[in-house]
Amino acid sequence: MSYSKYGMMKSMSPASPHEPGRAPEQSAAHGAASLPWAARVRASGLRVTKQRLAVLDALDHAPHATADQVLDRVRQSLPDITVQSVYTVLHSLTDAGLLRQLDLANSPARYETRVADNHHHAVCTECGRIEDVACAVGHAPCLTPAETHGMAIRVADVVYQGLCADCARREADAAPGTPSPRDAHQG
Amino acid sequence: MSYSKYGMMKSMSPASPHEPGRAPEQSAAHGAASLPWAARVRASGLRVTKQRLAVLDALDHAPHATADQVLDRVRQSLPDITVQSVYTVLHSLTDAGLLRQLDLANSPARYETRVADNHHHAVCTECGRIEDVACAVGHAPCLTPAETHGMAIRVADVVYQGLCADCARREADAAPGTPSPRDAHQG
DNA sequence: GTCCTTTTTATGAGCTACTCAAAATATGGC
DNA sequence: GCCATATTTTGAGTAGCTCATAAAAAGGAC
Repeated sequence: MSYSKYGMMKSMSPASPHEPGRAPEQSAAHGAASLPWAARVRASGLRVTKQRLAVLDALDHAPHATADQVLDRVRQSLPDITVQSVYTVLHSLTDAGLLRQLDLANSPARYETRVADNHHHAVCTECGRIEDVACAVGHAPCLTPAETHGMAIRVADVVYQGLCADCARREADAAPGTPSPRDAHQG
Repeated sequence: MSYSKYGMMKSMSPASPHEPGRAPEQSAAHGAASLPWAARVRASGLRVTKQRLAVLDALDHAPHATADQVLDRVRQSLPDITVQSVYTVLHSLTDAGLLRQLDLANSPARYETRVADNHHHAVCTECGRIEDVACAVGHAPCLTPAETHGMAIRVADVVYQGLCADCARREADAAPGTPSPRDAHQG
């Protein structure tokens, strides 16, 4: 099957729920700096480096960014960081459960700092815009598949596809008379 | 955003439900050969070529195959077909709605001929094994996200991740005392 | 069947996203 | 500050896919 050594690492981290973004303070473990991220990195058993903090900060400000986009942003504070370092940092932080990797069709991998809640994503098929969406309506069993072929399901990753409000409006303007596609919904 | 010209084309084809595999006979449009696929290709407005039929046949026999795996199988009957031709064929058939493209994490694109039902997939995080699973229990609204940010959702692509029966057994043998991971389930 | 137009495939080159190995450097416990 | 180890950098390489153009087939008209 030739899966890479990094395996499939999407959203497997069972962290406890809390607010995203600014990290939840590890009860001031050893009076760390005013940066919450430093404490969380440390608490994950990783060393705190400026590269890691910069990547985390970049993704805090631009969720769903690709490695390339992260690189651009990080270079504003660390002009000499290399592409490879960004990849390494993204991997180590993802393995540590501080980042979540997002794999969408026809797009390089994306990353986000919101790892605690198992939220899903809605992608506009027209413009590629990505929005976070909360878990599906109802309760967890909602996503229990009917027949699992003996597999013990751990996580359900859901990607909704549709038209964002902007694109829907644009499309409606382009083809008047055609009703807005807010109808069919195969689940 | 730099999405490729082929866009995100997963499971957008709203065909009517019927049995997968051997195609559903276009009511013998013009007494076509005994190959159902030829008729379906034709009905989609595409020309019937041996390359296309070979790719469809290959995917009938090996669902979820990658372009590479399709190439291997197709070469058994068409030894001179090129990689690029396989890519072209896969794209044209996907655009026509005769194939569905599957994008899983850390894996090249995969394809399947089962396009009519909007089924989902379960992937074993250990061995990469892929199984088809029917739509989630219950009814369509089951997958309606709570808050869509104004997006008109068309399709929900779900990838379940877990351990297949074989890997679960192997893991249980390796670490006795540790209970099987058939528990947590974040939806 | 033959001719002709259009679609499809083959050829060949090129690119993006990512990986790997080894050397240089920084972190953090002492 | 020192040292062991983790991390980043350097440099090279690969898989998977795309693009442009030329050659070849499909299929409708005759």
